[in-house]
Amino acid sequence: MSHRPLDPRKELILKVVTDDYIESAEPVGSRTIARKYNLGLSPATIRNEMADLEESGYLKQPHVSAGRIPSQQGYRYYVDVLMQQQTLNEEEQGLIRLYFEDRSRQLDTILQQTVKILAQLTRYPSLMLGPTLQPSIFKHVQLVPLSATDILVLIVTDMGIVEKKVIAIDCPISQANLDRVSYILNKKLRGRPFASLKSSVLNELKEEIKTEDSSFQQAITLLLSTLDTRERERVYLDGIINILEHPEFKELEKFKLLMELLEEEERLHRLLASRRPGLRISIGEENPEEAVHECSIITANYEIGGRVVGTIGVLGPTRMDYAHVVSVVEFIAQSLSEFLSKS
Amino acid sequence: MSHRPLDPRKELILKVVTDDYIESAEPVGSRTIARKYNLGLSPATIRNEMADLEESGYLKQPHVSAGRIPSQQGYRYYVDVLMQQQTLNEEEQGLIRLYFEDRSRQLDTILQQTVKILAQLTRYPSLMLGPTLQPSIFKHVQLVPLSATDILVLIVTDMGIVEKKVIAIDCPISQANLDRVSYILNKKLRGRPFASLKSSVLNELKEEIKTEDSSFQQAITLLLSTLDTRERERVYLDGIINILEHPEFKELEKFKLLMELLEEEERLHRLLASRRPGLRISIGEENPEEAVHECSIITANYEIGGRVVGTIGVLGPTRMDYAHVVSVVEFIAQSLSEFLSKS
DNA sequence: ATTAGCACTCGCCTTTCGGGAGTGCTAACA
DNA sequence: TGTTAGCACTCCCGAAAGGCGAGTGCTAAT
Repeated sequence: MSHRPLDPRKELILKVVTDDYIESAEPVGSRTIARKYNLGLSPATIRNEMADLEESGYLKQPHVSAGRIPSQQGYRYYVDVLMQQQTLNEEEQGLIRLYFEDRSRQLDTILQQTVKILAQLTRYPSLMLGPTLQPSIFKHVQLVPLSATDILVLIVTDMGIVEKKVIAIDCPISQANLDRVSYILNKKLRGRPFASLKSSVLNELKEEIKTEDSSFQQAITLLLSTLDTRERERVYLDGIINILEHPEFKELEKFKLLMELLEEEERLHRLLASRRPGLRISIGEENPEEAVHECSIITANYEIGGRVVGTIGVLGPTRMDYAHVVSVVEFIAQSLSEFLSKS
Repeated sequence: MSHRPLDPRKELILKVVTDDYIESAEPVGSRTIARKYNLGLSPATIRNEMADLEESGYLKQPHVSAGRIPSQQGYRYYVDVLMQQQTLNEEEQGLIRLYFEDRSRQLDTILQQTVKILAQLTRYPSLMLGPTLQPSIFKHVQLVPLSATDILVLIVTDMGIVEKKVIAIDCPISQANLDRVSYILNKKLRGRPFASLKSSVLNELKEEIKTEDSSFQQAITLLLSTLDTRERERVYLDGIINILEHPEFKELEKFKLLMELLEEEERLHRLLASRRPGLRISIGEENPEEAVHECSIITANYEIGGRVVGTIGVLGPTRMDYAHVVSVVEFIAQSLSEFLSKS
């Protein structure tokens, strides 16, 4: 990600072209630049520089007699070097603060609404990967018999996340035994981080119950086997319509391709889960997923008590308002982390 | 919904026009009809009949020199009188049966996948209103302390639906007291249908705890107050992209209007919740929601053990393949009901 | 009552064409 | 040597024009 630096004037022009194109969605020509951003340069000079920038791969032309637009490499340089850090204005900050001030305490709802507010502020589709169990602390397990053959297993984490799972058993287990299983599991597991469950603790447990009767053993073994097979985290999504505001998606086909992705939670999950931690900007074909080869994705992580638990971000055309989106995503990730950590 | 009957030949023509338009999405003219469906009538005769049908409001013309298309009233007559009952072909039935054969036992997943399969078979966006609590049976309540001030309340129904709610309390309640509250509530409520909870039982409970100490009373009162304030049922949705296959949504504006609706769970909930029970077909402006004034909606209910608990259906342009969709929706609602009831 | 014939309408597709924005090149200039 | 004015050229885009075709309503004949 290191760039050989461009000479300052070229940088300036690349920046101006990118800024203007991001705002106007129209290829930008030398004349426009000279007039609009009086840089003390004539259109001809600018043309020369642009020709150079095109040759070295930072700009491109949709067709020969049009202005220039940034190439993927151009955006990359812009994002890494040229883009001006931006801070949210009062209004935006206020909105977010207000939102996190007090809210329904349902984790689910909070997450859904957070994505919604992100979409609102950025005007791009926004997504979030729900919190992983891994860094959470085991709080409670409860077994509820639903019928003769089905038992509902509830697992509660310190964050109030509830995992549920129905398991089928061959022969009925008495209520008393169920209670004892619950009791033992709780005693053993409460307060432990989930990450530590797989290995040692579970083996210990298995040892301990060697002396118990077989129906009891069956119950607990079954349970243990479900503890670590967890469904994938939920993906939250909002603001899809925003994408339609942008001319790059006027052709239905382009939009359809994206929509197909957005409707498949599994693909979204894969996309988000593959992101490296920290604030990430991936542009166009840098993305692994083909459907977003003409899009950029900006994500950040959110944490609970200092432990990274999830990812939140925004999806838009490569011609995206990077500076603004970065500031919003960062601020929201930050706010969400604080909110989740203080409870 | 009663119609003054049309004379048989007019009916025939209305039916043919509607069938053809549903299939082709093009206004259908007299020539086409005469040629394609040899009814033993000349184009001229058909023209006369169509003119009559237009005058009485069953057909309309997009513009003067185009063929005819059904009006809303025309569709209504078609649906109520002319449409031929259809049964699913083997392949479709097989697919559905296979799907309900065995599946992850997670209720959530089942419902989500059911909508998905409905969308796949109909090629329209499909939606479902998640099961109501009302007709379910109370199975278990569990209180889990998350922190000094927050308690997680879990309520489990006989269907394995888990309602969760975090409630904040002013002063800590001892674990022992929490357990006692759980115990009392479970003893009192287990086996009761939710519908009966609001009134008498809760009052009884309040009476019973008059003698307890105040922290205990506080806990239980708080709890009772949350029991009947339930969040709205979840809305499941799949297959939005399907809508783009249809020419009536080529103009982005039309699509956007719909998309806005589909992204707002609350509006969807309202839309689905307002449906009267049974198999319902509502056409165009018969729908209360403005965004679907050029759409039709077909819904049916699904049940658990004979109790209606939810709604499942399909949304499409008024030019919708009613006969096919009706058969699919009915069959899936039926299958889902059986599936949910047998466990 | 039905139908053949005919004149007429009108959306839609294709083609044409001019304007405008932008370019690269060349030559002059500081 | 870098900058700039001038100019010829390219090519997209939108408007206008025109022809085709599908369909209609009406009239007159069967």
